[in-house]
Amino acid sequence: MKLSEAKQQFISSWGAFGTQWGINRTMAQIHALLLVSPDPITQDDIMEQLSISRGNVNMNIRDLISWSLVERIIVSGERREYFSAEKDIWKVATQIIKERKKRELDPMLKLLSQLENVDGDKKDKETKQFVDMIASIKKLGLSADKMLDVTIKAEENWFTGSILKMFK
Amino acid sequence: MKLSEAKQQFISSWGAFGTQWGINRTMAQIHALLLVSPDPITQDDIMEQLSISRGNVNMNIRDLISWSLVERIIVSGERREYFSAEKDIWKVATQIIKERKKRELDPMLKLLSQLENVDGDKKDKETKQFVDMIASIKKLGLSADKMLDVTIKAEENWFTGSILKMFK
DNA sequence: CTGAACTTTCAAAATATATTGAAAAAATAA
DNA sequence: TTATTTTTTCAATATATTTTGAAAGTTCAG
Repeated sequence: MKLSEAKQQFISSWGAFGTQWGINRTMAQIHALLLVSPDPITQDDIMEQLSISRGNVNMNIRDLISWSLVERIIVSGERREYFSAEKDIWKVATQIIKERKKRELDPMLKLLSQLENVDGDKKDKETKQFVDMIASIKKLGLSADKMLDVTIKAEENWFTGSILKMFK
Repeated sequence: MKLSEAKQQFISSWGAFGTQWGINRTMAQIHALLLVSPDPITQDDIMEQLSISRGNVNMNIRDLISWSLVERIIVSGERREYFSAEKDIWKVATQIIKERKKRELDPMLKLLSQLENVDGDKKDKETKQFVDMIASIKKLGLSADKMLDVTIKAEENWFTGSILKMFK
């Protein structure tokens, strides 16, 4: 397979993939393009390679930056901005986990804690089922939270790092 | 907080939550409703409680069944079908992990393996970056795959079960 | 069989999400 | 300063996804 063809397929599949995970297709494609670009590239490069508008590139790049997956590069003597993606894929995964945890898991746990305080008799079947279900979802959420923390810290910590190696 | 109010909020938040994860809002809401319903309920119950059409309920229930999260219950002497969700939340999580792994991670790994065979000189910077990136994403994917397998099997296996307890 | 009760399908409509592109804003050069 | 280049914004438009509801299909009691 030729490089250009493979690159194209990687970008397009990565976009389709992102969609399934609630990530904007274009954002995923821009990220894919930056991941396989050895050097920083400009908005115009992205517009051209993905055939999308300037505004679209701009908004999605901003989003990627807010996820700390992409950074702006200033080349001295150059007026235009360049962009570059974090290339260490483990760092990328860690960063995504961190962000999703913060943006989604944490608010969910907060909600569940509120819902635990429902009035009423636990003898009532409906009430009992609700209270028990909220409690077990919360428990699962807390476990996931801790497990993800361990994953994030795995590189920094010898012991958990060694444990995680068993999974490899 | 009153039960009805709490239930309503749980269902609506669960739906919003699902959306962020690429899950149809209504499907998530139906699942939430079934999770907090102690007894099996009918299509009409769901239509009424969530104010949605019959067709919508039918399609999303089918989907939930295909994920093995919900089952059809035949009540003898009753003509209508009842539905009930798996209530063991650990099993629910396991099932979702299994399915997403099968539907998403496996195809992605397959794609990456294909893309590894790109022609061209590894001395070329573009080619090298592409090949290296595909290889490291694949490696990450394989690790995630194994880690998820361990998570799925954790209940069945004393040793890994004990290890996972450390994360709780 | 027949017809009532219930389920499924799917084209059309509604809704939600993403994209464009041109105008405004910002940055820098001259 | 003013002109020029580049970035950002956002209303309008386009696209994708979800939902409806009525018709077709199925099941089963009588």
